[in-house]
Amino acid sequence: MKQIPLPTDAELEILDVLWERGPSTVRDVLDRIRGLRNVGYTTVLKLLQIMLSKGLVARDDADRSHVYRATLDRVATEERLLTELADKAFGGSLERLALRALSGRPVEPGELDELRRLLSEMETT
Amino acid sequence: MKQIPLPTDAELEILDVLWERGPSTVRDVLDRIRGLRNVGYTTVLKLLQIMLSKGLVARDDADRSHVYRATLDRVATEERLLTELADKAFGGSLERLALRALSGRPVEPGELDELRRLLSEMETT
DNA sequence: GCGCGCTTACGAAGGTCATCGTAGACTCGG
DNA sequence: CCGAGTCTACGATGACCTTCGTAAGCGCGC
Repeated sequence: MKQIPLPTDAELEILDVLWERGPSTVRDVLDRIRGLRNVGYTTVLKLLQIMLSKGLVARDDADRSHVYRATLDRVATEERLLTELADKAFGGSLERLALRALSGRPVEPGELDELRRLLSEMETT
Repeated sequence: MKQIPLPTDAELEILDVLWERGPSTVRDVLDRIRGLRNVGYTTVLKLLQIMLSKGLVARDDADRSHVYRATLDRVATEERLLTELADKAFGGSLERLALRALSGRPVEPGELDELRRLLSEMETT
């Protein structure tokens, strides 16, 4: 019964703000996004309204400036996006996807440690 | 000057057939895809024509049934798709993307070996 | 008390995508 | 020779996405 659709690109950009800032008004979101690219106030407003109708965000309209918050978990959404891409381009294999993401490419030392930690965890399972 | 756009979903499905089968006619591609879902002949034809105009495929029209082949490298395309997703949802970090793809999820033993091999390579660099 | 600025709601435009219908040309078997 | 089947080309459709313009309401400050 969940069936909240995956966010589109513009929706993801907004969700990112909500995940970082927490509950925000249209103005809050706009100010953040304006730091990256130019977009109109009503564009953000409209997107948030659409996202509300899709269930991607919830709204507190007690105040005149409505406050929106993400209803989706960031990590879970990232996983769904990865699963979608794995299905479309990697025969459904998240492992093959991960290997392609890492192969032939410099990796930060910290990330390397994290990978090792993950590997150890997997081995002990 | 390359600037060949990323394939869309339907285009990727077709590219997958071309990568697997090698140069193929519309009929060839259709027969493959029909194994998975129902789609009309002209749909595949139209898509291949669009892909031709985008430079995603090349065409040999010596015979009456034109033969299409992929112009993109599979691995390079996979990398571009991953980079795109990393930009949209992982702050541009392929490492964070890879970690999310692997975390909290069973991994095939073979894949585990491959990961270890990758890790060793990275350490020696 | 009134106007300016901020807000919401909504429609619409313009683009991309996937899909299919139709038309016209070719080919091959009978 | 001709008709059925196959092929290409192309237009059109409907869905979805992003963007913005416009209208209307509200409230604060002068």
